[in-house]
Amino acid sequence: MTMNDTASWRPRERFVSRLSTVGILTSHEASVLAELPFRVHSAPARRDLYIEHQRTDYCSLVVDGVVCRYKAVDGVERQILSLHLPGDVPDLDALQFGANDFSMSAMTPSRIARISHAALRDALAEAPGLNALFWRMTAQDAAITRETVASIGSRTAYERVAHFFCELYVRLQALGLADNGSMPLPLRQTDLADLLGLSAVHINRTIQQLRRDEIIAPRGKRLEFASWPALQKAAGFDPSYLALALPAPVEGMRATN
Amino acid sequence: MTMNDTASWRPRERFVSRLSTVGILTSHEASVLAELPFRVHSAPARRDLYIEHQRTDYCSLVVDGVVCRYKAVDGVERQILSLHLPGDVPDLDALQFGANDFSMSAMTPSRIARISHAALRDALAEAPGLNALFWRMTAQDAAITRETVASIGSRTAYERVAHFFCELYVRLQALGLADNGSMPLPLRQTDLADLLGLSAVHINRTIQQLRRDEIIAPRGKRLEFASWPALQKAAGFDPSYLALALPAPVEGMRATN
DNA sequence: CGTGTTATTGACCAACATCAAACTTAGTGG
DNA sequence: CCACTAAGTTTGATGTTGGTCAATAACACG
Repeated sequence: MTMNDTASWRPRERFVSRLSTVGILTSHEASVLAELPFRVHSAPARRDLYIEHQRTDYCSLVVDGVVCRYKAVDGVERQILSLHLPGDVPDLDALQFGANDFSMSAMTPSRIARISHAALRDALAEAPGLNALFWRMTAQDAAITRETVASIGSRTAYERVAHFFCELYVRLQALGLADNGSMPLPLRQTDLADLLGLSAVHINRTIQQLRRDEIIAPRGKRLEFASWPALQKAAGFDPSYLALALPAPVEGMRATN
Repeated sequence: MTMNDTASWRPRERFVSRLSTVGILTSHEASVLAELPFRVHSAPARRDLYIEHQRTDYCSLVVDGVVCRYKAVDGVERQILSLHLPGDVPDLDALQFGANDFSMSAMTPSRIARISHAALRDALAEAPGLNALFWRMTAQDAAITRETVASIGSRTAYERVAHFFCELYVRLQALGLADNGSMPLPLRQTDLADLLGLSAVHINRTIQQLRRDEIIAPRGKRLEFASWPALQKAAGFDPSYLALALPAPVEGMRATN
């Protein structure tokens, strides 16, 4: 189950519509973005897209599928840092640094649009207001990462799994990729383990517990919510960090248009 | 032990010199920054500086001391997300959102310079290149947070403590606040526990183990490194994520000046 | 000195990891 | 459409890391 159940999106549409959720675009900015040249790459599940610290000269826009950032700790274990859904640009900051502090891999069959740094710099020169937009994007990303620290650092396995499901659901729903009361869950239990800092066995047992408690109902590669309120409660989930709910840009903020 | 052992710094100096480590400042940008109005506040150890989700209209520049970001998980536990040293602006992103997804507290007696969002927006309007600088700043911050996820998610207590000491040492040294082979450690074991997602008791035992292994030598509120190489090895520490070592800005990047 | 805070220690316990085997599912080719 | 295979999930048994509780010791500060 890839996530392109919906009509197949075009890269430009994904990018512009995602950026619109990050901040208000002037029509000039929108058109500059829409002019960006890119090359679409397809990757099967589990294909590495980038290895940490390598020099790079493009940014990666997730068009379809799910991509993760991860770090290999002491060579054996891998810790997944974040999941990226269509419209995300996990390596946006490489535009600033020319490299990333993490590796990237496709979790599901995915399509990635690569946009050269050169083109992005031209776009920033033509529409300087985009700097603030990109900044906002990495700021939102950082907020999610902070919640991950809180989750891994101080929630039990049960809460952590519940919290992850809540977050994924809200993010998928914002993209129109989740139904009311269910969502695709195209991850192996091993992936959840790497993501949440637990063992695969314990993930398995925890999911079963959540099922027994009639909170979730896994159906193959989909997850149904037997009780969304109970899930939120078990997770201690407060969606405000997702910034979807954060206040709109303040008047006068985008001063550089 | 506050950290102003060195000559007492002025806010402007701290800010401009810190931003200089983030990217190259044009003289115009430097002077715009130097014009920023601020108000210095002093806070004793453990004073809350901000509570998550509150609306705010200023950013906080740490001038002296150590400040943390934290989240209260389910009301009882607190997870410290990051530590901020002089020159940092932990709530820089509030300029974009008008609020933060975390609380902030002084870990040690600290001085904080508050700069109004209005003034910062004026500065950005006058020197639009600062947008990219600020973006870089939150990007560096995010890189540290990602390493925290990796650390808490997949390192043992022993490795985690060792890793934290490595990171703090490198950051302090970059600010000239650490000697060769030792550094101030103005945190209680309870704080380390909140920071690393462990219990205070276990922090205590882990530190003793590191001492027995002749890797560190705590001397009151200072920490000596009996063997810095052994510490790095125990931690699996690779400083590249600290971005101090990351490539300098690429030619042509700061196109919007 | 006393008094409150922080560090240390010991005894015990729970959550989660590890290992290994059995079972299920999804592909694949005949 | 069925058999075969590889990948993923589930289960049980057992081990370890780190948590909890509670008491004591060491400091720090007025």
